[in-house]
Amino acid sequence: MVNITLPDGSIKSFENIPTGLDVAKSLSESLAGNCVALELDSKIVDLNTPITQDSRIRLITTKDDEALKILRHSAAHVMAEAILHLYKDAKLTIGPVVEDGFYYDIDMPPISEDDFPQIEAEIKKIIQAKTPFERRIVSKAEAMEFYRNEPYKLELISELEDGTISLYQQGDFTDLCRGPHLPHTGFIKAVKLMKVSGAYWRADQTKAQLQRIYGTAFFNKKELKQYLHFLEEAKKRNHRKIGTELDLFSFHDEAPGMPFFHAKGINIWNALIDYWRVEHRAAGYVETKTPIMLNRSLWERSGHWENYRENMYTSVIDETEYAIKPMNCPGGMLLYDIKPHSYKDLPIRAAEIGLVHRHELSGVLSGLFRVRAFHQDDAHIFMTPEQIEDEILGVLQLVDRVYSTFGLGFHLELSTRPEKSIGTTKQWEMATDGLKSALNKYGQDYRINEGDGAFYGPKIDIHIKDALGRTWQCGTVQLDMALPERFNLTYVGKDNEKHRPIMIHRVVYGSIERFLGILIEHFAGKFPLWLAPIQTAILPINDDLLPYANDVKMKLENLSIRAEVDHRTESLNKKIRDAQINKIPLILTIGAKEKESETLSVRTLDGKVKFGLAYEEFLNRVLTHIRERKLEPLEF
RNA sequence: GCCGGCGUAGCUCAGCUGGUAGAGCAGCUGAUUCGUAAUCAGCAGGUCAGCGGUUCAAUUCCGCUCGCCGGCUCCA
Repeated sequence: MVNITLPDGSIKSFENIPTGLDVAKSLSESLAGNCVALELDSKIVDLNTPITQDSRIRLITTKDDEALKILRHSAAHVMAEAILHLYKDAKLTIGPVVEDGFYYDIDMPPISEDDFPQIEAEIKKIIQAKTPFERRIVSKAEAMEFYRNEPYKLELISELEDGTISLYQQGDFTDLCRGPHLPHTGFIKAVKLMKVSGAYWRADQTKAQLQRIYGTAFFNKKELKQYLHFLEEAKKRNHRKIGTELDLFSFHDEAPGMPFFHAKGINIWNALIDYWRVEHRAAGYVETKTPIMLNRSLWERSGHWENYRENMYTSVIDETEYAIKPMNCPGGMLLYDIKPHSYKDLPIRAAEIGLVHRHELSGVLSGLFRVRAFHQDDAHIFMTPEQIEDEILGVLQLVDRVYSTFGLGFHLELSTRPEKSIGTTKQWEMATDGLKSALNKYGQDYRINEGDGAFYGPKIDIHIKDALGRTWQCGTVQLDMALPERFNLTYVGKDNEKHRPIMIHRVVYGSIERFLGILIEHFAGKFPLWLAPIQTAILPINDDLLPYANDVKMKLENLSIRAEVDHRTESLNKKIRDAQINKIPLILTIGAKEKESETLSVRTLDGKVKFGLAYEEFLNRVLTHIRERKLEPLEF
């Protein structure tokens, strides 16, 4: 007799030892058809696992979050089987589930996406056969024998403990795997191979180059379709594409990875910086600026010469070695040290929009997201130990204000002491506790990444979530216990003794270039009025009205409203179309009526038109909307 | 840096198995002077990323270099 407790607390009894599937069937046949796995005493296992003693279980159906991972893991096995059918000499390595699907790293000759249809056809055959996944536990010796011709599997097995090794078989294919898996391959209703790339065995460049084949899978075709649609949408919003279309920035072979901003791009840039200054002034920051090139001795002192050298651009001037700064902090240390400080000076919040250069590997460059030259909206806060909590809290609140202005949600992650680190246990405790208590006071949930901190101190990373639900790490608050030490920074305390200040580095936008790229994708190029590169398009109905249109433009520009006259000899319809395509939030058409009555006709991006608007009203509303940095479109 | 893919006019893209390039949009010129998402006609625009090789002949085949894209790795 086995008693099974279900999540709702009800208990079901079975005469013989049941499997998860038996339990499901006893509840309802249709439920059984949708079950993929079983949570048995808080461990997820195969649905056909025998339940040998009284237990608490939860049936996992295709609707549960865990199910998708199981599905994709099984799909990885199916793909591997299909590939082995087609490429006899392929050697399998590992095939995990990733965020949007799965991949399998396989040692085989390079293939391209052109080979996908063939593999997908083979996958389809396997799925249609509805082959069951069967688990079997083997001894280490048996596993070694089974995989005697599979070097990668052997290496994996050698690292496993005897007694914990399981194999999963579907049809003629067997893979070393912890599981769990679907009951049978037929659950995979939609699978698609996405891309292929190279990857090294164990991510080690000295080891074999493998083919990493990415795929994704869903329980139904509709979800796959939705996912593909999401990818399409993301592609449409690609900031590189929109950046070219809207004439915001460009890249040139003469400076790979270093963006050139066009006039319209700089309009957005300046709006971002203006806003940043407003918020930082209000939060008690001062703004500073340090040089771009500093000599070697400084970088030796900061530790960058030793630890960061390969990413730094260097040059010899007057027989002295210089480096272009990859970070602003060492310069910031010098600024702190220009004079002795009292505890009464602290906290000092010194911000700097610093242009840094990092020689990133050529293969990682990617639009504005990953560049070699970028601006950090950096700040160094120097404080006493007692001030840690308040200062961190202050940064979090500032971050909150700034991100909400863009309609960006965010979540927080705390990274603690890594294995390789400097400082004493006591220092780390104090620092980490300071961050934790600030986080608790702030009140939003946060994740902890144990051991993920910098070697010089713990940190809080802020991950924003854009309109498509994608997350990006932008802001970060890092406590630094190394630099104040290396630069021997001090302040004089109440006790008239010298003390070491606590220092944090923090950024809100992170990289302004990258943040701008994220905003372009977040808004799909349709910026809120205050950010729009051109805020108003002025379209004269005919050429005779061009001088008047220019007068209107001057009037707006004098009030710092960014305006552009479409002076082309084109039809009004054409000008309107182009203004709409360029996502200009306010489109003013200028005809004889407007000129005579001194009114405006405003078309907004939703296609609505308001005629005969008084200048006063238009200007008041526009200026207010801009000043308040409203997110929603202005309507008339 | 490594693996794979790619590089044709300002942009988007044609150009079959080698016979020295074409379209749409944008630009310019002319006509049209227009009331809310593309007026018409014409013109101009390319050392086919660069260098080298094979060939009677290379945008096309091969090699190298540079750059871009997707990954690996790294990171803001």
